[in-house]
Amino acid sequence: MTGRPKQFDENEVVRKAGELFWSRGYEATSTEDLLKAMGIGKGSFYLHFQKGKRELYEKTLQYFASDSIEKLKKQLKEAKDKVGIIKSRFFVRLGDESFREKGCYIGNALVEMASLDGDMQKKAALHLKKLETLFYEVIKEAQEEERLKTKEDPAYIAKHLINLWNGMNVTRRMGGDEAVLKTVIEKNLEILK
Amino acid sequence: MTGRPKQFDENEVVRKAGELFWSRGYEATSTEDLLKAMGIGKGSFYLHFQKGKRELYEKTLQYFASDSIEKLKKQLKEAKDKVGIIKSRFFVRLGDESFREKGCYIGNALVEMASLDGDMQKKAALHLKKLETLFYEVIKEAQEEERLKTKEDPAYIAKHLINLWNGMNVTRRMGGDEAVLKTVIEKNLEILK
DNA sequence: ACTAAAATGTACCGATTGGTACAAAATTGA
DNA sequence: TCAATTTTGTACCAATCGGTACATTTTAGT
Repeated sequence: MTGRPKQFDENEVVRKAGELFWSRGYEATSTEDLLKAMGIGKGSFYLHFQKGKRELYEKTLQYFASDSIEKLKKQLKEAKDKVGIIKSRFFVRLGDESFREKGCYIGNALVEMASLDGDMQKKAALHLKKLETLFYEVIKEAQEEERLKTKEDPAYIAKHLINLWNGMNVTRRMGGDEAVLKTVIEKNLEILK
Repeated sequence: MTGRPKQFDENEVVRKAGELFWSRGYEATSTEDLLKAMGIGKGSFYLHFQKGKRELYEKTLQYFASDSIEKLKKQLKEAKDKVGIIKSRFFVRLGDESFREKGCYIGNALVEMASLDGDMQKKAALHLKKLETLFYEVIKEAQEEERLKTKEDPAYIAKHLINLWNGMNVTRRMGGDEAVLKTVIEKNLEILK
């Protein structure tokens, strides 16, 4: 029951693989490039990820989505102005140049998997849906505590925000002046008043 | 200067190839599948598209984008309520089930080419930019003719619309009830008042 | 009928794809 | 020390990738 010890940390290699998938997409990332990025050989890879590339991709989705959601939840738990936290996420993303070409990992998956793998797409959709639900809960609570004046249906506001998120991550890739896009984000976030 | 006559129409095969690219993306569409869809052989293909798959893809982008823009321009030229025409495009798209998984061809290209081919991405971005410019012109004219009351910068409104378009085409793929998304579109279009 | 020109169908190419087989290496408990 | 167990590195695989070479077919002009 013992045997040779594993020479890598699974979370770590999943993270490294995810970074590569994120910048190249699923189809365009070869298994060999992934192995190089992860720093492990084929033997180890197919032993620990028996369904290969597909399984690895699924785990990167899970990893990135959960990581992102949990960080946000933690921020929200500690914060007084929860709505402000949500708003700031848009600006943080917009302010980080490294996401301009990469967009949203889950959004990218949602688009690419639409044709490649319906099951995987559903999983990506579920991850985004979790974010939407989180938006919903924060908005609803803020309305009940009367820190949000708007009487709009929180389900609608949450969908508006997810749609804004998805749009922003595509529109950025059109390049050009981002000042106007920033204005668009600001005004779209005025729904949270 | 004569020789055997071509047995296919270039626009037609480009259209057919585009349909396949649209539903599968660039990387995931093999040249053989394209040939099958176009109904021509390798000989003909590499004679008329000497740069192969890449050239074909570029032509599909050009074809679909120009086709779409020109149809819109024609509609606008004939219409009294030009702003209404633009609004209706969102609802037509949203109402067509066949676009739910496919999204926007140019938007898809913008996302996929971000990592694969910077030049191609720029071309896709340019096509979307043309649409944005068209929005801009219609809005500006409507403001000058006082058929739009809003005093917002038309450049900002146009960007808002493109962003809404991009968002909608991703968000739809999350599945679930589209009624809320429709509300989102409606309310986002209220900027055109 | 013959020739030049253009289009077509097909055999073939090396490179790369994701994945398997398996021997060698490294560990722990007996 | 040695057997059992697990991980690792490497040789190898068929299938597919996008693309080329080239002989054959079909046309128009002479």
